[in-house]
Amino acid sequence: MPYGDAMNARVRSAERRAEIVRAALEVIAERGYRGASLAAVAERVGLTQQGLLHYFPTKEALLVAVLEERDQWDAVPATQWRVDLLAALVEYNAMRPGIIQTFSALLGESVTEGHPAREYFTDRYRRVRENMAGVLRAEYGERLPSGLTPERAAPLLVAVMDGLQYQWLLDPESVDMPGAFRDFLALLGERA
Amino acid sequence: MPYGDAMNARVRSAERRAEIVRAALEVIAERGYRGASLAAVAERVGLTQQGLLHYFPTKEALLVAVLEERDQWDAVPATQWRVDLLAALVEYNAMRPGIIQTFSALLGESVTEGHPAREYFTDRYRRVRENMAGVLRAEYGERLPSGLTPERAAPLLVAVMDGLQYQWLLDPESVDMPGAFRDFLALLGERA
DNA sequence: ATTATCTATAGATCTATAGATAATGC
DNA sequence: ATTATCTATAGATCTATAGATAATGC
Repeated sequence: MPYGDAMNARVRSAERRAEIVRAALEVIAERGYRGASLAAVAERVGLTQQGLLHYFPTKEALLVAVLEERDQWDAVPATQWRVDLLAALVEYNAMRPGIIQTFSALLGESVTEGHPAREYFTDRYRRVRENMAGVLRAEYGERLPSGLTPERAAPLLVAVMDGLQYQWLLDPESVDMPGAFRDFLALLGERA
Repeated sequence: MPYGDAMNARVRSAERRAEIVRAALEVIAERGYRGASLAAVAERVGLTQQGLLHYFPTKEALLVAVLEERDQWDAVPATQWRVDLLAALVEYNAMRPGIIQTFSALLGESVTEGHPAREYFTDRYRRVRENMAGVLRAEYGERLPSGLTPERAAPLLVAVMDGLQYQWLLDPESVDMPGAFRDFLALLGERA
């Protein structure tokens, strides 16, 4: 009994699903969603492609699970974010190129027509901009030192994070992602 | 004679190729490179898939032509760029969502392993960062008002342009791309 | 001769369905 | 009974090659 008595079928099934989602994250990082085959994901967890479909009935269902996984990492309540934690987050991200690559690839694909992650990203970015505006408001009030409102600074903050990720993924030697991000935060904090 | 006397075979062939590249740009915008089929591109120019392969012997050759096309737009010599022209460029981009979508989709895909555009984008971004550092140096000298060197501000400038494009493509109603970019330029120009 | 285009097709995938078999858990 | 997994396979693609035919240009 490889799993021990305490682990019932429900838990084991959930673990299997989690294992599949992890494999999907990897394969998507390597090939994107369109390029990721169910067979490649299945192989990574020692299943046939058809065996995988027992857990996720369609490829899109697997993508949905991947996106839900992403949402769980943001589980820190938006109100608890602070500007200095953002710098730490970017530093942390720089140690996890795989995950960053997965979602950078998905974001890129998502702008194409009818992509199954398009709505997810549209909603997510809207939410993230709002959260970032909240973070900036908590730090600076209604005006940043530069004179920008939190609502106008938020899309810039998000853009810098994403844009730096692409540059860094393509050329990690040339791009100091955390350093550049700290530069940007300093810029936001400086008075006009 | 639908082309007139003056147009010889060489020119006609070059026009056909240009037509195919334009169609490829469109299809890539809609489905990404991996999702773009030669048949879909061919159909758009009234050819069979095999007819298209007469002009571009492989799918990758067509992608190379697409990327070369991109390079031609940057034909403005780097030394002639100025910061205020960047704002105008972003404004212009906001009127051409198709092209922006093509290259945002390609950039996203390019971070995946062995993608045929990966090297292109790595090289391109390195070059663009250098050019942008030059533009900033021409404008501000060795230090921007904030105290940043041109080399450290350049990746931020590039990141903002790219990152705003994704947000804007996903949700053009919510994101004022040119306005946000001008905000960023103002930030760069402000003293610490 | 060369160029442009087509039909036919090989060979590789890919997702998803159908249905069998083995293992697990009330 | 239900869950996990497999084999078999349908049906759609997709890229690329082979080779024919028609049109164009020295």
